[in-house]
Amino acid sequence: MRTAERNIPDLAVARVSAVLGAFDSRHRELRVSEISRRTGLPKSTTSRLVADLVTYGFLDRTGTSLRIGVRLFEFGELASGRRDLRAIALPYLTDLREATGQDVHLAVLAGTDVVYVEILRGRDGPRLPSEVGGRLPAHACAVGKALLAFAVEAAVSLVCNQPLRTVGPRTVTAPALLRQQLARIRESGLAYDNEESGLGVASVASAVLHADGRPVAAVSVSGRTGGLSLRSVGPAVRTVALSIGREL
Amino acid sequence: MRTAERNIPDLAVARVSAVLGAFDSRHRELRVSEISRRTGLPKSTTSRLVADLVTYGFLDRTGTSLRIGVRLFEFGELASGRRDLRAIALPYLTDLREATGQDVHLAVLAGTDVVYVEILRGRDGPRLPSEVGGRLPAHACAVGKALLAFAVEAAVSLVCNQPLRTVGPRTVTAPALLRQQLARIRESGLAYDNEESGLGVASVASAVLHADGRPVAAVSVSGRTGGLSLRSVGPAVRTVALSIGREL
DNA sequence: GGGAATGTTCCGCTCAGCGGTACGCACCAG
DNA sequence: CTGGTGCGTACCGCTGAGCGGAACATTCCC
Repeated sequence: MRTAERNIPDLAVARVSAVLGAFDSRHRELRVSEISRRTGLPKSTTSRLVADLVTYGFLDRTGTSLRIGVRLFEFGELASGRRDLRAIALPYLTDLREATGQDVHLAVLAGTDVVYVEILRGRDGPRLPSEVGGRLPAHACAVGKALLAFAVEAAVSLVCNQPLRTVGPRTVTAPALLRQQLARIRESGLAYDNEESGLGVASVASAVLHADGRPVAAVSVSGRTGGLSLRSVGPAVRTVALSIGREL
Repeated sequence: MRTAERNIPDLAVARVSAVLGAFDSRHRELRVSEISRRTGLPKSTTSRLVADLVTYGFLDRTGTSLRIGVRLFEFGELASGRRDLRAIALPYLTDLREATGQDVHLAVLAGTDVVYVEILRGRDGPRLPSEVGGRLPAHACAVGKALLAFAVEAAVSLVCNQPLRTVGPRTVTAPALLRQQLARIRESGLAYDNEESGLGVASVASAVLHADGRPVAAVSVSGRTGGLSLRSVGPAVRTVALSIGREL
């Protein structure tokens, strides 16, 4: 063992992951020392690693500031089925936004989290804090529950076998209750979120299923509680999800 | 030296870069053997490395197929000033599309290439092969020349000191001619591309400059030769580039 | 069944790269 | 000016991560 104790394993990829992982939407620009502190890696190690990452375009450096590099943006555009998914989904999502006037989301599952792939803002301008590329625990939002409902058992137990973090005033934190909700979502095809992901936010979501039954993404409509009649937009969300799934 | 001869250095980041770099828009889905072949890395090494990358979410595996993972998409969304740039530029680009009816591009410089950050398709539907996240040699397109014109000398000589690849029927391949064009672009603020990037394609571009004079991106309008009066849309492109620059 | 592809596992050797330490530089306070 | 505190980089000796050839398990096709 090279170091006394650390949370990051002695594995090249792990270190790269740690350094890149130090960046998030609240920390888009970091210096070497900050990365070192955030990751727990020694400063000299960080300095060398960062230099390598800059050489290969994973990071961009401006003076002493570091940012995620364009190269990663390029890779990101190739990610999974994103391009095809986006291309197929966009027209439907646009219709949904027009029809409801609310924020429309397209998200995929990544481990125990949900990642937003596309967001169309409602007519009244941006207000919800969600952003493209952003994460949210799957158990705490409509899209997440819609995805989990049709995911393989392994994915569900991954979520349930960890503490269900509280995100909003009414986040479901009991695994049993969550599983019960998932069963109902499987039946109805619709997942609801009433202040589970945030104060005053409500959503309806539906999973986009591949021909083989696997969920590839989920669509949702979100708005302020009260300003949105979840029950009434539900069918529209479900229709859009089915249409996208059929086109895949 | 661990291996007899290879183009990839014995450097962890280099190997990661090589494996990820094996993916491109024509090869979004690869198997271990293909990656091994494309990179020149031994199969056993590739297998282990790929497994690590999957663990950390850089790659997604479906059966034996590998794709770029969602995690890289997330990082990509944090890339450089992309989000801010996009947010500021989008309204202007939309106006430009409305006004001209042609394809509108927003691109940044990455080494000797240009990477498209945003593309708005013209009214007549998609026809040009450019895509978001895609690359094109900087010397062979309007956005590229607009960026090079205001770039530091180091960036220009990087381009000029390599063979200028022919991309379209009229690609500029003589360094001296390129430099001459760059000088004129610096004066007029407008870069033209007349079948230099592809048969029947013409564009006008203008650089978006930061307050300190550095180019951060370039805007262009592209269309079929003949279907587009470059001279007439030039001022609009320039105006939009200036407006975006002022807002940064 | 044999051949050729795929993928993973094994294991011993070795150098990539780790990180403690030292250093140079830029601030700022006293 | 001096001492303190931050930054980022360079040095260098030790060592275990991880390299890769070989062997092996599958699968597919002829």
